Amino acid sequence: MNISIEKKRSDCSVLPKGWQREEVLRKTGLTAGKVDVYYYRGVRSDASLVPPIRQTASIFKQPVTVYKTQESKVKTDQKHERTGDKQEKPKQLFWEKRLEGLTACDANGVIGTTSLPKYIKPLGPYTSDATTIQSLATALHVSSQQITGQTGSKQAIMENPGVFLNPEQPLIAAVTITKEDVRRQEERVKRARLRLQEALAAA
Amino acid sequence: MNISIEKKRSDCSVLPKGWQREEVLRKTGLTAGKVDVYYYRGVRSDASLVPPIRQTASIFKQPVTVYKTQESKVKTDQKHERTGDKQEKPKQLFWEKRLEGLTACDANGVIGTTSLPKYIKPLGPYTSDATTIQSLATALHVSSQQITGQTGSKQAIMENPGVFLNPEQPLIAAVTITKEDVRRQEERVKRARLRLQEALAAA
DNA sequence: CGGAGTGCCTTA
DNA sequence: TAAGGCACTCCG
Repeated sequence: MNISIEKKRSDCSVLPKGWQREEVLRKTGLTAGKVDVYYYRGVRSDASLVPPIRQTASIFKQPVTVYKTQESKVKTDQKHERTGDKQEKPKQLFWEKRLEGLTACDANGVIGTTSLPKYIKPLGPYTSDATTIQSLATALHVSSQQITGQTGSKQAIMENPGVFLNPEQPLIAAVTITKEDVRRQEERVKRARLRLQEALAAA
Repeated sequence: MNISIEKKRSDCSVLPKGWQREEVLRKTGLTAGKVDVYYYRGVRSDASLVPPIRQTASIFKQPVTVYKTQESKVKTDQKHERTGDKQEKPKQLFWEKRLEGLTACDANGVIGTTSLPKYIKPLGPYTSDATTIQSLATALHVSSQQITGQTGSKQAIMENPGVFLNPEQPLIAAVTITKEDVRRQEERVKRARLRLQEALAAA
């Protein structure tokens, strides 16, 4: 156990929720003994991918002026201090709203929309296929869980999505992949391989 | 050509030789227009390595109290102003004297001295092998020239080293590496390799 | 962590 | 009030 503290990282009641304060002691050089203070937004360790909401890199690792209290010390909020990994990150619902009305385009104009397969059913207070696709694509990229869609009661979700919508799952009704679905997909792959083989033979 | 002078750096007759005065005008902020004065010791650009004479880093860029003349202005010595890169740095002779009597040691005491190879002959008003080795080692580390030793007349150097000693070369007589020297060294390397090979084979 | 550059307290 | 002195910020 160290007596001298070289790094100290903690939540802090005077900061917006989810932000942490880190104090780092300079150990060498002409300025040894000085303390640099950094503020981090609490980012989960599995957040290597995040939903496509713009984030500005410069909010990390910035020097910040310290305004001290009269006791010359910023008090740490013990009530909120973390004891382990139990911190639960607030999940944002309906983030897809931020992207509504936006479309991908290139020099030739808007890039055509994609339509949903029949067995993907939108669910929730959203109507457009584009939003549903964004939701599903993000879940497939980001989630470390299996993607099942919303498995709760459809009526309950529609009446009170803030409570009953599962934020870990995309805005689609529960999807069941049957053995027949798997067989059809395998069939499709086999046909595609055959056509490729024929094309190579003809060349 | 600028009318307003933002930086001015010059030699100054009231300062010790080699020191320069710089005046920097504050350009922004509440104190814009204020002038900060810095004093620098003129350090050569090639002085990334210097002989092992202790130098204190804190002599650079320190605030210094300015004692002004009665005219409230420190006069600039125009005679000594530099016109280009022609400044010649004074070379220190006999700096090895400062290290005489010092020896390296560790917890077990003094670390054994090294003896000179036969073909390295000390030269100059110095006797100890330790001083000669310091001189040679420093030259090998610091110099960007080839190390030849003192190539001038031995008698002239001994009688008037302040004039005839070449400060760019270590305090050893001129060394000639013959083809025979090269052959012997190659022989030595070959034998060492053979012994290594045998040791590996025996293992 | 260093360094340029400003803020601001102290001194006369 | 101005200049000196030095703490401090902020950027690389």
